[in-house]
Amino acid sequence: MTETAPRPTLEAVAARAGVSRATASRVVNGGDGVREPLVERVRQAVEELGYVPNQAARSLVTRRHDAVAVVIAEPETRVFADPFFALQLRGISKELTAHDNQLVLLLTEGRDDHARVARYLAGGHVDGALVFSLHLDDPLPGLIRGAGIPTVFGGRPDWHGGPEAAVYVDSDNRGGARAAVRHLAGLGRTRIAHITGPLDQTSAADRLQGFRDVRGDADPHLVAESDFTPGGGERAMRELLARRPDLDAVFAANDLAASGALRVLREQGRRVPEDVAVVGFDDMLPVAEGTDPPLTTVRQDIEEMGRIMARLLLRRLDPNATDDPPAGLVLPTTLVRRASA
Amino acid sequence: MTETAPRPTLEAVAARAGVSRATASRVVNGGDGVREPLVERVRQAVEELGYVPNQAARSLVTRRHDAVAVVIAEPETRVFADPFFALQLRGISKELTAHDNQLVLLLTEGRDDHARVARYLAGGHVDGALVFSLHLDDPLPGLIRGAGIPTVFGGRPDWHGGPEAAVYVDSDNRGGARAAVRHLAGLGRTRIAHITGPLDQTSAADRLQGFRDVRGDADPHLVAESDFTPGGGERAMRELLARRPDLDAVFAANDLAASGALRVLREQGRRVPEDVAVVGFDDMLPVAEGTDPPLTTVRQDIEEMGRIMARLLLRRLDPNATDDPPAGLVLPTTLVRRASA
DNA sequence: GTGAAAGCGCTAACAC
DNA sequence: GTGTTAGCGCTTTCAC
Repeated sequence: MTETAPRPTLEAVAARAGVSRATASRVVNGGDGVREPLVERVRQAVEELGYVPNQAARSLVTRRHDAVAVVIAEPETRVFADPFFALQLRGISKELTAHDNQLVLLLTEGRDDHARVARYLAGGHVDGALVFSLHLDDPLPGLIRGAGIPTVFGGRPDWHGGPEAAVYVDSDNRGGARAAVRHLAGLGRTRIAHITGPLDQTSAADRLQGFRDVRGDADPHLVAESDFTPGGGERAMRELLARRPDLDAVFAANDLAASGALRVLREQGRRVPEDVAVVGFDDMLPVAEGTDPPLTTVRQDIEEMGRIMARLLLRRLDPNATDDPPAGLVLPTTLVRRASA
Repeated sequence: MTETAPRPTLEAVAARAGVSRATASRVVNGGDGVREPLVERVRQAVEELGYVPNQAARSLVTRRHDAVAVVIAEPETRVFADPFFALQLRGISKELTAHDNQLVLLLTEGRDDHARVARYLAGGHVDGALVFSLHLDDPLPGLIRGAGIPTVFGGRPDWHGGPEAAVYVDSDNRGGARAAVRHLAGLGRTRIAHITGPLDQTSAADRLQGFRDVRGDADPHLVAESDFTPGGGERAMRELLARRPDLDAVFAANDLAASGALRVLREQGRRVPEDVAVVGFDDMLPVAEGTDPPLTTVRQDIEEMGRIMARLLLRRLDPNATDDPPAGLVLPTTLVRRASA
């Protein structure tokens, strides 16, 4: 193993600068209330010694960690099928880094991990948590609330327990879906079908709700349940075509499913958008741009969502924050027009 | 803010169990050399109090953190274009979790972040690092070695500095490429083209090398440089078709580029695989399965690669590891046959 | 086998 | 302003 060169302590810095440990500490932590010449001397000592504060020692007394956990539940599902997750993390990371916080990643793989995560969060290793819980009946959110640690959820969690205030950030799935369907209707389409996502996820449920907001009177045969995958999109499309050969538009709950639908439409000789107009959701590049024809879709800014989650958490963590942060935040979506509708 | 309920300390546990702090500590850390009845009493006290060790206090004395940093350089590039990254992380996470280590994620966004990461790693916050450095001239690997912290690289790093032993895990890019090209040749194809990835990444460079191993004598016009994206694959394909309209096979450096190539071939009325056979690389689902026709491709087990990286690092970190861990590990790839070749 | 005691490196009162 | 001092909660010799 690497020879552990004994790292310099604050003591050493203080000695070299000819000041007390307390003064050295003050300088290291911003230097307020220390006279300029001393500040300079300490800075120099830090420089020369290559001093880096021992975070463990610091945390021990401050009880802060400047670290935030990011909990991603059940990554075997959609999270890994698309860059969603990566973009989200990137936004989070940027924001945390800007505020000198570390990102501790906790991936869970089913129930066994729940206890582990709960213990970790309750264990006071991090100051707060960012949690992605995608499923309606996920016990994780409840466990985490039990851990009593400031938390912001990604995506609207489903509270069986009633309307307790959960802080979360979500895309306007419902509104986006409405915009998609209205766009299709505006094109003069009258037999608009919907390929849903897995309905145990709030995002998919909300998109279906948005579809119903506009087409509440639609023939139930125009809705096919699916799973956010290309294969699932294919199956759903075949099903819809069998049930309603006269359909003239499809709103798929995400781009991946839309790409599957597109393939089936082409295979069955339907022209897109002439015979059947198609709209997706996510604007997940490169899928949306890569389909044939390129996909009209509902765009959500995933990276921004991550950034906002982090910002929200950091604000709740800040002891001298003045204003009450919002409890829930729903980010707008926008319709991106390409060739498919 | 959450009301910080004062967490029980070891002291409290010891008191409740009627033992000394030292004994309580022994039990909490495995309980070797403590008599059974005492062990039991301490365990019970821990249970009743809901005691969780304070990691900061522990690190302060042990100088271990049970935490590993994962550094991903420049995620704006390909890393975010595909689930590569997510799968890798999943493998790493599983392995670290199994050994009670935390995963601290460090995403870097260009040179500015390098110093930050180097400082962090040198700062003794983590026991080791897993580093993904994709670019040939990336200064990060050098900086990290300077930090003097045990490190395992993901993907073969490029050492300007000569053959110092860098520990890394990589896929057999070169061998995989050879297999792909040989497969094409075995199909009787004689005018095999190659769409490269960005050649400043070792993976892309190695795949090109593999292509050349088999077709060293190929017309240079049969190689088009590209960038691992569908759009790039399209451009490269057009270029190749313009230069060598008689080509009868294409080996694309990844599945995304292959999907772009496929689109252009279809658009230009070439049948796949009859007129032009196509092979990709990665076996990145759902891309590879989702193309039309589904892609024959070279599979690499990304998640396993992550897991092995973590395992290797953990072994280097283990003070009572007996055997010398290997310095470099190249994981095999396998050809997956689908319809495109 | 168990306990007493000495710190790990740092911050935050509190004096001066 | 600056220094002195008392811990933060834990592990680990070292006696017993």
